[in-house]
Parts: sequence; structure tokens; C-alpha cells
Amino acid sequence: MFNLFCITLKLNNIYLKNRTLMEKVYQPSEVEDRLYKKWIKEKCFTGTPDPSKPAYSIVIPPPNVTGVLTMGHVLNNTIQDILVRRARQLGKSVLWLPGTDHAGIATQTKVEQALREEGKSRMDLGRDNFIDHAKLWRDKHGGIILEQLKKLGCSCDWERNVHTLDEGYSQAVASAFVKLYKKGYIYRGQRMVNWCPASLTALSDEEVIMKPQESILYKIRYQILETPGAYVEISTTRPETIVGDVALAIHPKDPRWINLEGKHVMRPINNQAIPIIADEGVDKDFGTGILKITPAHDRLDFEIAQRHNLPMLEIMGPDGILNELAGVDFVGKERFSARKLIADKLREDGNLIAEEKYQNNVGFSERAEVPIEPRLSEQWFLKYPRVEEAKKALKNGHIKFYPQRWEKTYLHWLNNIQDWCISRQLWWGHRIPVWYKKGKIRSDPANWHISEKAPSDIEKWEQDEDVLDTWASSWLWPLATLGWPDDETMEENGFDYFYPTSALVTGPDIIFFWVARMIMAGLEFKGRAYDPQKSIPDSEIPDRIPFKDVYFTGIIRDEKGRKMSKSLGNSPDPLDLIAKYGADGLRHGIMSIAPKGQDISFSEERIEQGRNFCNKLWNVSRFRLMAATIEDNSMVELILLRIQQEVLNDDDQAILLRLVETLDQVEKLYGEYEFNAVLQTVYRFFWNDFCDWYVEASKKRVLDNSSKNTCLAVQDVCLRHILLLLHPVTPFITEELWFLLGFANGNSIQGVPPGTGEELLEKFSNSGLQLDLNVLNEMQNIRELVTSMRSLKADRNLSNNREVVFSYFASEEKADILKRHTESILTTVGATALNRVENPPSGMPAIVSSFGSVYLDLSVGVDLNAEKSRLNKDLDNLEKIVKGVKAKLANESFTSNAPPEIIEGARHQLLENEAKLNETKEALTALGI
RNA sequence: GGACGGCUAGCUCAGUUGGUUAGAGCAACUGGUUUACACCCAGUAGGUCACAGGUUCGAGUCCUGUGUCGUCCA
Repeated sequence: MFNLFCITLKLNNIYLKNRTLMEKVYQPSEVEDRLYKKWIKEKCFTGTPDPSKPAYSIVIPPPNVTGVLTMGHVLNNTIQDILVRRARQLGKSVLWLPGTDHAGIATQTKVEQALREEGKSRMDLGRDNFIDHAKLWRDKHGGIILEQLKKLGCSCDWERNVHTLDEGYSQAVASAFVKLYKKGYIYRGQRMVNWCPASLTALSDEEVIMKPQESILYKIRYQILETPGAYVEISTTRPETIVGDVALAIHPKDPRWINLEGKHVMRPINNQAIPIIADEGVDKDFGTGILKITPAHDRLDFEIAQRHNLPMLEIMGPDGILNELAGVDFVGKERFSARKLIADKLREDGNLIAEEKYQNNVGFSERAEVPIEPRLSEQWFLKYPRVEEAKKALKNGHIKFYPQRWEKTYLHWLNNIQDWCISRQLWWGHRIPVWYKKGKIRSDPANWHISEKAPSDIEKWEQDEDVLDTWASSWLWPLATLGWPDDETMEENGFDYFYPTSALVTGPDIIFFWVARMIMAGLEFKGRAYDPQKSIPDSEIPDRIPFKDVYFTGIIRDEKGRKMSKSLGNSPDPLDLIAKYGADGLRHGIMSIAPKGQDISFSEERIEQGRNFCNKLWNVSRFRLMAATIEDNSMVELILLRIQQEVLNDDDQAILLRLVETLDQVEKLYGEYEFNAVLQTVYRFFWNDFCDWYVEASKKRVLDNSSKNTCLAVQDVCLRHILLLLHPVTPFITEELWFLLGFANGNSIQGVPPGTGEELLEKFSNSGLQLDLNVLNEMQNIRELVTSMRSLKADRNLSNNREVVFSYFASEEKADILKRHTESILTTVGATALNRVENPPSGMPAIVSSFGSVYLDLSVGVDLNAEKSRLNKDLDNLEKIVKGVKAKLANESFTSNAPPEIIEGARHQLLENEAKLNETKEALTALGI
């Protein structure tokens, strides 16, 4: 029995010992996985409406369900995680709502590609089978990215995860379509659209990327029928469309060609007489000023043809292959080979006058990366609702953009807005909720059934085959993820509490695709319905907008400045980086190089720095634990109780005052989304002030029982706040240390506010601690002195751990200050003595400081020439400064115009530098040269 | 063609209403195994702030123009 007791005790001791024995190098992987599991288990990320607290909500920009994590995601989601974690610390009730996007074209393309590898096409499967197949594929590959986000530490409410093809979401999409249709915003029409011959679908203008291309400009002659032997000349980059020509056009005010109007020319391919017309739309300055009109294959030509009642000759199929109307020679030819064939034929017939290299802009399909084809087709279009209100929401400051400059881009797009082609000839997506009477003409609205529900006599109807543009579902994201439009679901999800969301974090590349459209959707759908002709009252705008702040991140580029993309293969795998540097290291690294809205050039070295930072934090905590066991650190007030005012020295006061400053600066910077400045500020305080100075200076004091407790308590106060300030950026290590250093008392760091500088000062004074503000400036001078003294040693090749003796020559007043700081000076410089002398000693290397001259006592020989040249260099610099400031002060317009504090500063600067100048001269003399 | 952004140390970037001698990290170089950390410490060197004008007592900062790289729109 006794033995058993002993064994248990022993085991307990080992356990306790292991718990406080920290690894020499921080090992993130075990910590991160363990803590994430704990947080999930304790439901720390659950977003619950709590009327007693302010709400804070963010909806994730839904990544493509079948995508994988990229560096862009890392940046974007780290920022969101920082925001929500900070909000939790500040006592808000927080929801970060995650989800994924079905990504219509992108996913369908991938699935079809996989099918092709099996030798099948989607047509072989049929629509229903294909969709089942795609769903399986989605479920297999989908969600990988969500698991990756968890690895990164993202504190989303995973139980709320939404996918755009979920049933509820799909109903929201259908409902929005019906509502918009009923209000007259949606119409069906035969229009010129951007057609992607690879994906076989229409695209919106936003999905077309204009790229400059090296093309050939073909100059072609057409014979004028009314005057045999006479020709006109036109220029085109697309000769294959000649077979679809129905006219030539001139500008009505072009004197060169006005007499041609009404005459006819012979089309040089598939010979046929076509008229010459005059239209304002013709560009007089392009080529000869004569335009060939191919109405079915060009946007401008289509408009001109409509004005002149010209026939639409469609010569190309949806797949970009020429049809029988192109004539027997060209039917079945692909568009680019047809271009060559037709050019050859023209050349053969002598109708091709010239071929010139020509750079023009060609529209490419964003997804399929092939040139799009303007094509006449029947599609559904949306006339955007609430365009004016969307402008107003920004102009009146209800929505704020960070950085602000993106406002211009947003407003410019809204000012030039075009109707949105929302139908896509795909299967993967939200099927358009429109049914047509079987056997009747589809273009007649009398034969339409437009509703969220299929008609009851479904056998007499057939549903529109098309699906909606993915963005026409994701523009409802903030609404539908919170349950809109179903009242009961909205109530369940806390819609009224969490909407409008607090912030949106996204890239400026989707400002039109997504941001602007979400704003319009919010304005249109949130709250009561307004007649399209009636604008929404200003007072309602703040409740309807989907988010208040929009933070646009930069684009991550590689070392060569190229955008990181999967196709270039220049993006590292974030999971590899996490394995190598820890999620905290990655987060810290990426945030430290991400200035607000500026592009980021990625380099792995930065991530390494993030890891190093974590390791430093780990080790200084380890050092703290080695100095003494932790007492009750669960409240600042308890830590402060251990500080004795009479023991508190200038180092203590200075670091506490710097902490107060840092708290205020960081608070301000978080509010301005200046994350890299947050990190810079914390870095300076933590590394330069706390580790490099305070901890070093206190090493001896910790060994002295009279100062030990005070000194460690000051360290604890600093560490506690450093952890709190950093927690949003590096959640794992801060939580781990929060427990190890005894701040937790069983509770997570997550809900603890860092507090403001003012609050901390109040706690100091409540604990009877007085801090002298003058100490900060004085410590700055002391640290500069220490740097000079170290430099003096280093110049003599004395390693910083070699202890030496210094003496100084200074006024009574300065000497008093130096005496107060002797201990930390000796510790930090590595010296055994700092003695005041009555006269400047000769033959010793010296430095001149704001406290007077300091001499290094050397038993070893002094290189007099080296000393002399060093001091002369200082002298030159000082003379330059003194001369400059003197000139400034002698300038009457300066002394009469500049503010008093600037003049005072200049006078002070002059005095100080003159004193240094004199002392440097004396030091030179003292060297005896 | 229009709009916006960048150009500051070898590299990546700070520099917030114009105001004392322009800062940091990395890299380089020198020295260092002092009871935290070599993922570290100390020190050194390195910049005519893209260029040209202008405003001002004073410009990296404001204005005009130019160059250059990038993004978006047409």
C-alpha cells in the first residue's frame, strides 16, 4: 500500500516536471493539432446570438469546393481569423460562417475532363447521371480545402458550413430569380453574348479577359458591282467571317466614300452581291474606313444590322466549327483553320491585297482560356437592381473600403453597368426555375411558368435546360447563408443579429464579380420589397447592406513578381509550409509582409522569420519558467501585488511604460486593418525592448532575492499582454503559453481582452504603483550609450562577454543619472566597473555620448591610428550637423515661421552636438597625437 | 486610349496632417557555446528617397511633368 502510494507520487512528480520542462525549440505541430481539437470540442467557434453583447460576423469568401489551399487563401483567411479572434477577445459575440462554392464552369470542366479520360462524355451519361457523377466527384474532392483551413487555425463555426448547392441555398437562388423576374429585372432575349466554344456556354462580360494578341490584319478587296473593275478595300483580323458578311458599311459623314452608299459589292468568298450602307457606328479612322458587316458574329455589326434590317447569317456552330451556310468549301472546318483556308482562297483569287502584323485585343474565356466568340443566342439577362443605392451606400460611408482607392473602381463599374447574362449552358449549377409549355413557342412569355415550384401538371411542361451563372448564386451569400428568405431558418440562424456582417475580406479582382453584386443583392432583398421605380430610403440602406467594411487584400506574387497560380506552379503548398514552420509561423510570416492592399512578393524567408518569432516567444517564456515557478498569474491585479514600488527601478518603469504605449498603438492599428504595422509594433516591444534589453538587464536582479519578485512580476505583466496582443495572429502558441505561464487558471486566452494603455495605467495606480514618464527618454539615452560602449569594445575586437573597465568624465548632473543606471549598464555592456574620473584620461579610446565622454580602460595596446580615424570621422559628421543647424537658426525666416517646438528642438540639437564636438576634440587630444 | 498603384540600403518593406541626424528585417562582414533562444546575441558597413521642375524658412512626404513596372477598364 505504502509502496503503491510512493509510485503514484513519483509518477505525479515526473508528470509535473514534464509539464514545466519546455522543449528547447518550439515544436508547433503537436501543440497546434491538440489545441485545435480542444477548441472544437469546447465549441469555442460557435456563433450564437447574444443580445447582451455586440455582434461581430464575417462570411467567408466561399472557395471552390474542389479547390485546394493556395497562398492567397492563406492570406485571406488568416486576416479573417485575426479579425474574428480579436473580436472574441473584445467580448463580442462572433460568427465566422464558412462554406464552399460549386464553381459551375470550373467544376464541370474538371468532371468532364475526368470523364474524357475514361473515354466518355457528359452526353453519354445524360443530364441526371452526369449530375450524380459530379456530386460524387464533389464529395470526394470537396471539402479538402476546409480541412486545410482548419490546419491553418481558422476559427469558423464549422457546424454552419454552407455549400451553394445545398437545398436551402438553392431555394434562395430560385426565390431570388422569381422575385427579380416578377419585378421586371429579369428578361429573356436574343442577344449578342460572349460565347465560349470550349465550354459551350454563354459568359458574362466580367468573365471575358482581354489580352493583347499578335494578329494579322488582312486587307481584302471587294469588287463594286455598279462600276466594274473598281474595288473597295477593307481590313479585318477575322477573314473567316467573310462568309457571314451581309453588307459593307461606311460612315455617313465620310466624304471619301459617301458616293458608295446604296451601291453593291461582290462578296469575294461564296460570291454574292451585298449592299453598301452608311451608319454612324463605323470608325472612319480604322483601315480604309469601310467596315464589313457580319451581324451574327460581332457585337457592333449586330447593332448596325439591326438598324438596317439586315439578315443575320449564322455561319458558325456553338463549338466554333463552320456550318453549311459557310459554303461547301468550309463547312466542318474549325474557326482558326477556316481563317487560314479562306485567306488562302482570297490570295489565290487575287483579292488579298496585303497581310500585316497587327496587335489587337482579343477576349478570352476566363476559365477555358480560349478566344471567345461573339454569338447570337437566346439567354436570360438581369438588369441590375439598386444600382443607385449601391453607389450611395459607399458614398455615404455606410460601406467602407480598405484601402479606400478601390471606391473609384467600384463606382466606375456601377456607372457603366451593363445587363448581366445570367444563363449558362451547363448542367452543374442551379437550374433556372422556368418551365415552358411543351410544343409551344418558347420566346412567348405566355408559355412560361416561372416559380420556385414546378407546375403541378408537370407532364405538359419542360424546364429550361440552362443553369444560372455561379455568381448569380454567390451574390446572395451573406443573405442565404444566414437563412434568407425563409423566416424560420433566418430566426434559427440569427439573421437579424448577425446581418449586416461586420467585414468582408477579399481580393480586388472580384470587386465586380462578387462585392458589388452582393451589395446590390443585399439592398434589393433584405427587408421589405420596393417597387423598382422607387428608390430605397437612405435611412434603410445601413440595415440592408451585406457588410460594413470591405478589406481588399493584395495579390501574392513570386520572387519574379509573377502572380502565384496553379498553372505556373510557382505557389508553394501551404500545408508544406505549415509542416515546416507551423501554422503560427506561416500566419505571422505572411501577415508581416502584407501591407494594406499592396501586392505581396512572397519569399519563404519571411515565413522562416515567423517561425523564429514564435521560437523566441517560446524561449523567453521558458526562461521565465526556469527563473522561478509561476505564482497565481490569473489576473493582472494579482501580478501587480508582487511588485514593490521601492524596488521598481528605471528599467522596470521604462518597460511598463513602453507596454502601455504598445497597447495603445496596437489597438489603433488593429482598428485601421494595419496588420503588418501591428506586428512591427509588437515585434519592437517584444524583441528589442523586452528581450534584448529588459530581460538582459534583469538577469542579475533575478538572482538577487530583494529584487527577484518585482522583476519577475514585471516580466509576467509584459508577457501576459504580449500574448494577448499576438493571440489573433498566432493563436496556438499564445494559447499554449497562456496556460504554461499560469495566466489561464483553466480558461482559454480567447475571451480575454488585451485592454488599453489607459486601463493598464489605472491598474498600476490602483495597486499603488507610480511610474515616472521621464524615464522613457532617459532610458533611450542610456541604451544609446550602451550601444556606443559595446561598439567601443567590438572595435577593439573584445567579444561582448569579455568584461572590461570603463571610466567617464561628466558633469555632476549627468553623473547622477549614470550612477542610477550603472547596474544595467554593466550587465548589458559586459563590464566590471564604470568609474567617474576628475580629468579626461589620456591614451584611451573614447566615445562621446549625451552623458559626457566614456573611456575604455585597456591593458592591451591601443591602435592609436585606428582610434584617431574613427574619432575624426565622428568629428566630420558632428561638424556637418552643427554647421547645418547653425545656418538654420541664423535664417530669420526659419525662426519667424517655424513653430516654437521645432526651433527649440533645433537649439537643443545645436547645444548637444556642440558639446559632443568639443568632447570629441578633447578625446582626440587625449589620445596624445 | 483612360483610371489606379509601386519605384526609399544588395533584397523585402516602414516612414500617418511637410519639421531635429530617413528606419526595420533579411542578406553581407567582424566577434561571440555568458544558467532562454545559433530559429540566438553583440557590433560594422550599406541610401544624391526613379528622374526633372515647382511651392515652402524647410520636401522621401505637397503640386506639375517624364520614365519604368504592375493592375483594372475601354
